Amino acid sequence: MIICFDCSGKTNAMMDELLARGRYASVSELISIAIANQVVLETQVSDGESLTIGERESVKQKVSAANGKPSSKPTKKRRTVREDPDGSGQSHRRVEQKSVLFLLDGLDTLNRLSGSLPDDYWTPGMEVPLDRWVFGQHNKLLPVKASCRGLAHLLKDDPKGIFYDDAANRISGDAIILGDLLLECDGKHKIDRDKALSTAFPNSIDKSGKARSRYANQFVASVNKQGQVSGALIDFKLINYKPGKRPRLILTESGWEFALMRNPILDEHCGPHSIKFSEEEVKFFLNHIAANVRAEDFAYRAILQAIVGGANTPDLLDTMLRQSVPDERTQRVTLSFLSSQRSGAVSRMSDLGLVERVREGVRVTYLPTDLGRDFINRERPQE
DNA sequence: GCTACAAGTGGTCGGGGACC
DNA sequence: GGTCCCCGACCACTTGTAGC
Repeated sequence: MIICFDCSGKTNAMMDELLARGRYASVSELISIAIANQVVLETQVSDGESLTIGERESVKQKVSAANGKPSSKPTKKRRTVREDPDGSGQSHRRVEQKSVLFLLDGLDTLNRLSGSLPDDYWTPGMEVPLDRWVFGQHNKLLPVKASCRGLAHLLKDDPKGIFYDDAANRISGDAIILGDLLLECDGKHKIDRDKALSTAFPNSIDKSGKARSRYANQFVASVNKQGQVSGALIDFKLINYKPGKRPRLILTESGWEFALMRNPILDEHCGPHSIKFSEEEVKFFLNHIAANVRAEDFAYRAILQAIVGGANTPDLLDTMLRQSVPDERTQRVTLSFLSSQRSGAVSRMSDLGLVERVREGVRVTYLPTDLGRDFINRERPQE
């Protein structure tokens, strides 16, 4: 639909300024968003609610939210508008309509400080027991990418490190907004659950805050009483931390590199054939794993070799992996824990295109891809 | 519509530490 | 020493899908 309207020179200059920032694809998109925002404002006022631009939660509320507990004075839930401004059916809206924290735009690529890689207990060639693999619940890599991006943005304000609870709260809060967008995309394009983009992201449907808490703890960071930081980002050595009562998180050089790579979902459009990672991202991540994350490198190799050897179903793979658990550790590895570890590792490998899940009826078969075969054939890194 | 299966994720419980 | 609370480990429920 084409709409003509009178526009003052001042308004025209403001629109030009906004378009020059690169966050809107066209005047049409900019106006559509402005109208949607006006609807939100007017609805807020008609509901008798106050609206404060730039309102921030108190530190106490942030910590409570990050822990998944209701704060004593809950804040009003942020309202979002689900629209398809151009009516094309294609999701042309980009992530910035929901959150700028996950965008490449606006990141300072030059003035950045990097943390050193976290220490690795395992040396090249060592067998890593299944219970010491990356935790199975860290089962998706798009949230890992999003959190790296989020941290990169937060580090603009404090390059020496972000308090872990501030980072967990800010990133998990915006992850809800991103989760809504991805959920909508999955639904609109009927993306099946094996390839769903929204898996592991919290969304605004969940009122309990538990999904957000899980995201904060697993895909940003959590800290135990000893002050040790855990979570997928540190497991993958994409972040390190400065110890203290409130450890500060900082991206490692690998974390920065990963955060600054363009991503098909976060930086482009979400469509029916969207892929989670670019070739460049996959290549970088696999090289990083092979060189720096020995537990994950070992897990990928163990699973791929088992699949190539014929253990290509969940049951067969579980049986084979169980045989590899040393006797003294079998009590630690229950069947459900084993399947959780296997399922998580396979999901991560699927995200990277190392394996494919093929469904025949209700049965699943795992197939190694060419990339997967290349991975097991590549030389193990040596120190 | 019922059943089976796989994967994802929220819930639960035990252990350990903090506090009184 | 007792109680409470938090955290980590892992259990089991929920969801989605397909066959019959």
